[in-house]
Amino acid sequence: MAKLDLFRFVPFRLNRLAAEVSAALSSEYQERYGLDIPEWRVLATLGFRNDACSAQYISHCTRTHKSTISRAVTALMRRQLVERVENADDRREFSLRMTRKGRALYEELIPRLLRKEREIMSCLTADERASFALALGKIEKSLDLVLTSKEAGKTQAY
Amino acid sequence: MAKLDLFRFVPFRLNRLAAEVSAALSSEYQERYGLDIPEWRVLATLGFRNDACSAQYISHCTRTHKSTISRAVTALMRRQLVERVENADDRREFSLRMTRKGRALYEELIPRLLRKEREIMSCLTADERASFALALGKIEKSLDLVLTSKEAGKTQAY
DNA sequence: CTAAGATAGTCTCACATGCAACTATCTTAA
DNA sequence: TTAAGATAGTTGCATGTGAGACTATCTTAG
Repeated sequence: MAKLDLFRFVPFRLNRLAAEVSAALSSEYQERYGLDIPEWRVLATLGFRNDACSAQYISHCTRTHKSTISRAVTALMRRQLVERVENADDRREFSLRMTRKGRALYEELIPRLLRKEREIMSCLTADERASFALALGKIEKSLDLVLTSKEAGKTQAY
Repeated sequence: MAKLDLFRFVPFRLNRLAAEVSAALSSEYQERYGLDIPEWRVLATLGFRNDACSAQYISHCTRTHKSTISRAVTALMRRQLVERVENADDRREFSLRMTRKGRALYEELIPRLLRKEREIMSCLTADERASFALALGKIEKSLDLVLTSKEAGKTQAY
């Protein structure tokens, strides 16, 4: 008789854990700064690359649907956290960058989020954290969630 | 200047990974059997406990909102995969159990899902899988995602 | 016994998000 | 040069889901 213990079933555990961790973080970006996850992903991408980049690029490397990114960008522009300029080379796309105000919010938010992450991971030893990160990386890779160097090269051209 | 690499940020990675793993599994329960995630969770809970149990119990131990479970149960009853009887002791609640048809579907589905899980985790060595599971457990515990023995005891009374 | 509060389950509402159609633009091949 | 196809981004639509009100029932305190 086949049986499956939901609590030992990795897909279920990942789902639940991801939801819970998101909820724990949302107090930071949601309640405090009025950002939702897609908006936060846009800022995070723009902040990490100092360079401007296209919505397409953000959509691609965060694996978030382009319509979702589009709406997030609209909201961020309305709040003047992000601005965009038409790309002269290709007038279909826009170069996105944070405004001074957006950058200020970003600088304030990042340490809070990193602290939260540290809190959540503090139940693991340094070794355990390292193995955990390694395992995540391997699974991501096997699921093709990692940008290949070719893609990274291509996207750097944006 | 604060900076955060999204690709090293565990909350982001968990979100993305959970979404991807869910998508990989959905080909099994969704396309093949027309089940969505909440429906699958109901079946999984009923199947693991041989006993009947209440919707409340399923909601609680899968951490899924009761309205979501309610809808899932309605759908499963319509397909005659699950049946329920009013609980004589407490007429607010119902005892849920799988029908013969539901059990048959369950028996067919489980091995497929377990195989998928093995596939996904096959990129890790046995040791890595064990550490990964251990780490998940610790994080779950620190986030209070584990049923306490008291809760387990209480819920076993259902 | 009764009233107040707790609980199980359903239902309505609001909202987030994926899909797919659409516009505008770019690219490529004839 | 032009037509066909690809691509960037936006928008309307459908759907899934959480919040919270609501009904019915149970529990507990007075």
